[in-house]
Amino acid sequence: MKEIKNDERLNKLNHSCAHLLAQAIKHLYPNAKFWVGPVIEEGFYYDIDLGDEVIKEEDLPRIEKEMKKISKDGKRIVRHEISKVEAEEMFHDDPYKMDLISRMEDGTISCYTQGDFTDLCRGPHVETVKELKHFKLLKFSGAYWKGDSKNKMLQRVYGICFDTPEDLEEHLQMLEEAKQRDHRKIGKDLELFMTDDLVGRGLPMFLPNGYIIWQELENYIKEKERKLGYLHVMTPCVGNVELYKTSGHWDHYKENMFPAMEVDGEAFVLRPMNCPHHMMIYANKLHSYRDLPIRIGEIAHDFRYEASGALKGIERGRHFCQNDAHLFVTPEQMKQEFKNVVDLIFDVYKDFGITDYRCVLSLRDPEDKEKYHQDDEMWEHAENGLREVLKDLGIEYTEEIGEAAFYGPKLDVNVKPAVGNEYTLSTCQLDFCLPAKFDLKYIDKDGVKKTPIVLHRAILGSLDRFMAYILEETKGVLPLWLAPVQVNIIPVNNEYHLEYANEIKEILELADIRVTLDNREEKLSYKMRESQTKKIPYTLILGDKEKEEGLVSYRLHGSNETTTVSKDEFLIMIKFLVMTKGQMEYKSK
RNA sequence: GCCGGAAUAGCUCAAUUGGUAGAGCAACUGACUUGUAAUCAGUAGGUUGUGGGUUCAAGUCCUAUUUCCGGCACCA
Repeated sequence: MKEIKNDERLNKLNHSCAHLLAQAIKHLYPNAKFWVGPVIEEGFYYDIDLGDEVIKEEDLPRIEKEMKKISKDGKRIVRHEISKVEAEEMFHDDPYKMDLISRMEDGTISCYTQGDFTDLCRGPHVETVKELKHFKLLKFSGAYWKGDSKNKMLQRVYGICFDTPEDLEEHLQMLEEAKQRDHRKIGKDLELFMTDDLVGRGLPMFLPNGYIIWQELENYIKEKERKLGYLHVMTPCVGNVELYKTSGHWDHYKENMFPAMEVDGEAFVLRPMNCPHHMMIYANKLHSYRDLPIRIGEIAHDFRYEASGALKGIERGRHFCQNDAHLFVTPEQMKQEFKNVVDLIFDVYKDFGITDYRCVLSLRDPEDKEKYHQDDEMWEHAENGLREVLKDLGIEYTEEIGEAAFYGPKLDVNVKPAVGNEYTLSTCQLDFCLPAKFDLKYIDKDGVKKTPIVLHRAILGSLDRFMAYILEETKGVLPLWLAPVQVNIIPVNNEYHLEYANEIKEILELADIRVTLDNREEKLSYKMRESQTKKIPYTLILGDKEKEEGLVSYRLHGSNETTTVSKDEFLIMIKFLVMTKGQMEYKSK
């Protein structure tokens, strides 16, 4: 994919194209007022106030046509520098521009004019609108002014611009391909999960194939964690509201929780997370500093009443399963434990071949008194502590204000899905707040009761979301160890080869390989096609040759070559490849 | 939740200005007995998401509602 935002030329081109869009819209909607039109990773957009009018699907071609017309006309794009007073005069009847100008310093204000259209803009732009030839308007939607849902909704039009028709075509094709990678499509095609209106919105159900993948992920991460000293627990999905009032989650998130159920004078909620449960498990007995760190892990079912517009397949549902853990540590252990978590994250990413991610140090917004636990000293301490750890680890990250949890700062590892916005896959959060709220203690060396620090962390994030990501990354062609069906056997002729096929199937089943036998009365090529479209890693063809000499012929998914080996060698090979998760190359003797 | 769009057979999609709901795949039945991505023939499959309305007549128009999709906002 071309870097649009970071490429000087493409950036200029797309930003200029945003102005072209605005000019065309001004021609078609004379009352239009404009907010901002920035360049983004995916091209550009412009936010527009059309009064009571809205952009409709059929309007995009009209706007595009007008843009082409203006482009053909070929006016120069001219920069003027003006004073703040001049700017205020020029845009006095445009509340949006006045809002922008009010926050600008005198002497830094510039405008760009092309033909009959002038826009307040920092620039830079291309020389003439003639250069804006190969563009496409991609989508449109409502967007809140200044990104705040309390504000008016403006109209947003997205587009993209390139220097050549080939680049544009390539980009459009890539967008089309991305749609094919959407985990919702793959999930349907491969029968991994489903939803049903009668069950409820945002409540996906995993089908047999999908649940195999899910279980493999669960086993995989638990095994990793066990080796690192994690202790796994199981806690209930329903909890007393008081639990969440104590933790503070009730105050911050009750709008996003399923409403409380009143029973016998007590109120319960479906739990949205597991921190309080794990806190109570810690509090179950008195701890010595010698016991720490204590690492409590759980593959935990959680429920959140997500906004209807936020639901997206298994990437974001109202029920999901967190790969959650809480690490109870002393101040001295904090850094090392944090590093261990980061190491685990990248170790896991290596196993899955995840390389395209972004680390974010999520900090509080000190101005936001509502969202964050109020304790300046605590925040200072926690945020600086995290910075230090990240510096020691030498990982690259960007700091983002206002992204912290209400109880503390965190390191988020974000990825981009095939379709849609970036999201957090893994997280490690530093918490000085909840342990105090639950009055957690350990007895230190000096005999004094002290409060531990808690690290909240999720490696696979939620198993559901992680699965969505892996499906999109692999286009549904899962690595052998995750594939719901690992080997599919096709006998050349049922009459002569079915018995041998069954023998091979039994051998593989005994070795815990997930194997199917396609004994339908269909043509070999028909069954081969299906084996390939289902993305089964190994398809075995068993006929006379194989039966007589105890061989198997296999074809790897995506390959059109067949390899013939002895059945013993195949068994050893496939077992080796499953156990090493494809991390090691198999060499035959 | 907000703005816009969509909903037709299990799946993917047709159906002219309102005028007999159709195809391919899948399923089922039969024939074919096949060495690496679709053998042939037949059968069955629908209150066109749901509820109201307009009309001689509604998949098509209006209305409400549900779900899904594209964004926005949200994401402990």
